[in-house]
Amino acid sequence: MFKPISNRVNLPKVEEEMLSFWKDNQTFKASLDIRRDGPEFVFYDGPPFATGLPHYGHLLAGTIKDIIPRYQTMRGYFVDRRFGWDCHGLPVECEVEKMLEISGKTEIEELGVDVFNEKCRSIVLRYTAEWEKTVTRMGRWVDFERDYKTMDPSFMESIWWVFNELWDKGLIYEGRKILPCCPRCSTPLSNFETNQGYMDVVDPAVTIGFRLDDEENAFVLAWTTTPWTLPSNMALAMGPDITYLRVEEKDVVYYVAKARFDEYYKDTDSVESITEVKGSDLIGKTYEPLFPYFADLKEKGAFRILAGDFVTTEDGTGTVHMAPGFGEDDYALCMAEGVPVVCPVDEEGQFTEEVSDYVGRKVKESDKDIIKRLKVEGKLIKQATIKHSYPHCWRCDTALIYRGISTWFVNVEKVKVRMSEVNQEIHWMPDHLRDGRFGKWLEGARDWAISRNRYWGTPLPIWRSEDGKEAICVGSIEELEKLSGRKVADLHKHFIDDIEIPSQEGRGPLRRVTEVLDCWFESGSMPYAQTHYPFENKEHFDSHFPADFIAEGLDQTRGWFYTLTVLSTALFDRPAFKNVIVNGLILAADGKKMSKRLSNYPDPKLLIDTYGADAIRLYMINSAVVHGENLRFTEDGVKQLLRNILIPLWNSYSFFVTYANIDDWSPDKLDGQSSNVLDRWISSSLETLSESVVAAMDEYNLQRAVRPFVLFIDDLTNWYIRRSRRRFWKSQDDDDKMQAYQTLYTVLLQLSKIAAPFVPFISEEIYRNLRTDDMPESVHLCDFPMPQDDKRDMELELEMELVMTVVRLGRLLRSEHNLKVRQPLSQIHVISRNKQVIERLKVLSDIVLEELNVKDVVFGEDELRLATLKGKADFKRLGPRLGPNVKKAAGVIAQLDDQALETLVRGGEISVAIAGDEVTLGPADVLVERIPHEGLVVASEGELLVALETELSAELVAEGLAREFVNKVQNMRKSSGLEVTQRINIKFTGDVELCKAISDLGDYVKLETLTIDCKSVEAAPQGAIEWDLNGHACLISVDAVV
RNA sequence: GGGCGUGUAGCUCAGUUGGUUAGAGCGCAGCCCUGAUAAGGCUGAGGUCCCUGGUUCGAUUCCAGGCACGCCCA
Repeated sequence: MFKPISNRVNLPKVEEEMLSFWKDNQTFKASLDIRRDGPEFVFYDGPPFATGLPHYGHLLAGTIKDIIPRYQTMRGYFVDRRFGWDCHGLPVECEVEKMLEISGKTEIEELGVDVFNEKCRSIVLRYTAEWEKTVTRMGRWVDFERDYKTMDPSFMESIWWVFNELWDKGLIYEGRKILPCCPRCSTPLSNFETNQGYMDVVDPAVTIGFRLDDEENAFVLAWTTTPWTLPSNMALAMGPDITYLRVEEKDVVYYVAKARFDEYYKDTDSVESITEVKGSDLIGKTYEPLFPYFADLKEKGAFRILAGDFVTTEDGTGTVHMAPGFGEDDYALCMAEGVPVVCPVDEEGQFTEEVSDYVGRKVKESDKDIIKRLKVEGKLIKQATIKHSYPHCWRCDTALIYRGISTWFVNVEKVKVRMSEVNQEIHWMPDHLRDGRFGKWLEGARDWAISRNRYWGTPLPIWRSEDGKEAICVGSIEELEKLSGRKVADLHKHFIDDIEIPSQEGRGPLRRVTEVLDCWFESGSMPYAQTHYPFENKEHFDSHFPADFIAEGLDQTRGWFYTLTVLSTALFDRPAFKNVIVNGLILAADGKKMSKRLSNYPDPKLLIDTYGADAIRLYMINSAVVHGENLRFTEDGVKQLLRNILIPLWNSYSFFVTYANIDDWSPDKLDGQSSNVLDRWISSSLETLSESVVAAMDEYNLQRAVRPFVLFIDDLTNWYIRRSRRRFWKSQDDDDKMQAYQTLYTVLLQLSKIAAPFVPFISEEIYRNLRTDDMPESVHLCDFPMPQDDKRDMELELEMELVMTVVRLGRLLRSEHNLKVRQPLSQIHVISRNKQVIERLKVLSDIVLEELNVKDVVFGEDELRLATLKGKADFKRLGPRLGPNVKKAAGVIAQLDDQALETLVRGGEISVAIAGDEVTLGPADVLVERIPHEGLVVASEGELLVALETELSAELVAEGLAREFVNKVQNMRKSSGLEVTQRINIKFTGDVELCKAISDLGDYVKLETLTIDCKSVEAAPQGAIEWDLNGHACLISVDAVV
């Protein structure tokens, strides 16, 4: 006896039951244990930040990260799955700043780095419980107990090892990076933060004349909105291809871009002559420094005109003032050209001693004085203001300044080529990412800035002397202890910043540089750090690197995929993963990004509780989002999927259980293979399903893996079960019935296994109810059903397809000619020239008879009786052979007469004249269509012709009535809530013809409706319902037999 | 501005190693079936396969150039 199943399915409730079952029985652990001795399939999990709650993107990635490991487990592999948490970094720090209502470097240091960091530590895991709940509810099996955290001392120590390896390979260097900084918070900001704070402001826009050295009283005009950077001017940049004008006035010469001339000369009275000059002719000239502060740098290459490809003539003068300490383009160009870089501004945005006249003053506030001074000195050409969008600190609204910050870099340029080569070994899904977005990103990779002037992160393990001439990179806790003579328990900043290392060269104590590492460096180190390599688990690591599989979103091309690749290439000259599934973005139903503010998407929890995790999983997986495309997530889509796949699947299961229980069927009655064609057909189809799924899964193509389920479920419910229903209903326990049970049982059981990785809940429910005691207690402990050739019968699958076609054509005819299926017809003609087609159909003709409700099927070959033939050229064959003449040939073929076509159809050859040439055409060169004769009830598809005999004999009419009658009684049984097995008595009224029909076919009526007594009465019985049976009025009442 | 991707029915999307007749689901209209029925089936209407050029006997498919949208970078 199987557990009885309601056909009113509540999937979320079923899922909750499965969750408790898994929890109570530790099924996940068991699924690992049974494979522990098997080969390993290595999975790396990318760590999320737990500062927010999981959203649809996480549910999707989590689902992909669940399906592949479940599948591989069933394929016999041991798949360890450790969850990871990204703990460090700015999001956490910002959160804490908000909580403590402080902001920026000064306030954090006033508070104490130790207090601040411990606060970070205390909140970073605060949502992990919610995460675990949601991830688990979605059906993902992942180990939360052995999770890794990027803030664990062991994790951080491995990061030091990674860093030290890079250091030893000479891949770490210190440089400068121009970053937006808030002078008030004295903190550099990330791109993300900067983007939040753009505001429209009015700034000064001044034009300055730079006096050229080699021409008397000649000035190049340059333009800036940040006058405070002028003392730090080191060069000018012009466009080599831009045309400039040499404008001669009375006793002075100005150079300005031709395109900007009008802006500067509203009237040209003062102009004496104008000459055009190419930018390239001006490049290389030197000029007089504006300010004396760095004048001595002229010898070192400063104060030159450089060629800059970023120079435009959209605004300004067509010449850009270069302050390499304060602009990214400026910095890059000056570095490349060997121009010295100065940055005379401190963290608080104040001038340093070098700029003696303004020392200690905030740069922005010095603008006015600088302008005034330039005016006095005659260097200011034009003073204006400009309204533009400029970034401000999102915390305190202070205008940001761009400023060079000392930064540590990984020299990615050095390993770039190998990274691209190593990338070739990775199997990407979708594959275009390999040489597309990711490949291109690698080709253009720049050195990676890995240090952050922040607090909550893994500190850079560099200790150096005050003069900067002696530096040590520390690679482990033990090394630090040895070098410093101090015990070290925690590697966070506030534990180690006061540790000093004595100099080997007598330079005084070495102190740690202040920065911490970019948290991307930490997640990229995850393959090593999660197992504390190389301090522990050395052998384990060797056999677990690289990963067989990872999966994340498209945004990780420049994130995790990239950092993993940089580090694994630099360290081991290998990729860090072999296969990767990259998912696209999940958009709201309106095609926009999901946004809390717009609330344009349904709450995930609500959706799970309404439709269940399986439906959401399958909905997402059955879309292009599993290969990097966007998905418009709609609740309706989830509903559809439920309707199209999961409910039919459940109905099949419920059907089986209901009848198996009625008949007391149990799996111990399993006995060999069935001889029934339907059974053999569905069993064969199941093998085909398994083959398609395995093929798609081995390519990591999840969408392709899901698609065949839709077809199979349709075959199962709308053909196999519908066709087989009577076999389950009939009262005697014959072999055929046993075989039906046995087949449906086996199919459902196997299907639950094939579906298990995708829809782990519903498949578990089905499996658990169907399994016998000698089977594993969970579907997820089973082996994946690999396709078995001996159970496949391709011939039979083809035959069934033909039958389906005939039935479809038959139904089309009935529909076109208004002949309802309940009305039996005498004959159907199935005509095909192709003997094999006829032979195949003969095998299954019973199905045709029943489906179409006809008494007899007549096969024949004489298609000309029903249709005319029409020839059509097979371009695919004739094109290559005939080339340009193919069109003429098509014309000739379309005109072929019946006789010629007959010859071809019989397999003969004909010869025709095409463009003066004799061409021989074989059967394969011409496609023959059958055009049914007008006025006949005939339909055609391919080589098949189907015709219906529509004349009704008295017997057929009577039978049609009886079937109408049965149908109405069945409806009444159902609507009055009678049990399926309940016996009844029928009373009815009707005309003579109707009574005779029911009486003549009484046995049939009684058998179909489980009726003991069916009699006609004179007057309408109590509670009778009136029906119209093919134009015969009728009152029927139904009573349960007690 | 550059890179990558996408553009197919009213909507959401398959597909096309180049072959004249391009599919599914939803929605719409009509019909049918039904003891797995909170279902299901069939039929119909609905398409310049983004545009323009090229290659080819033949292009929705390949190539080039545009346009639109998305993501990433600058």
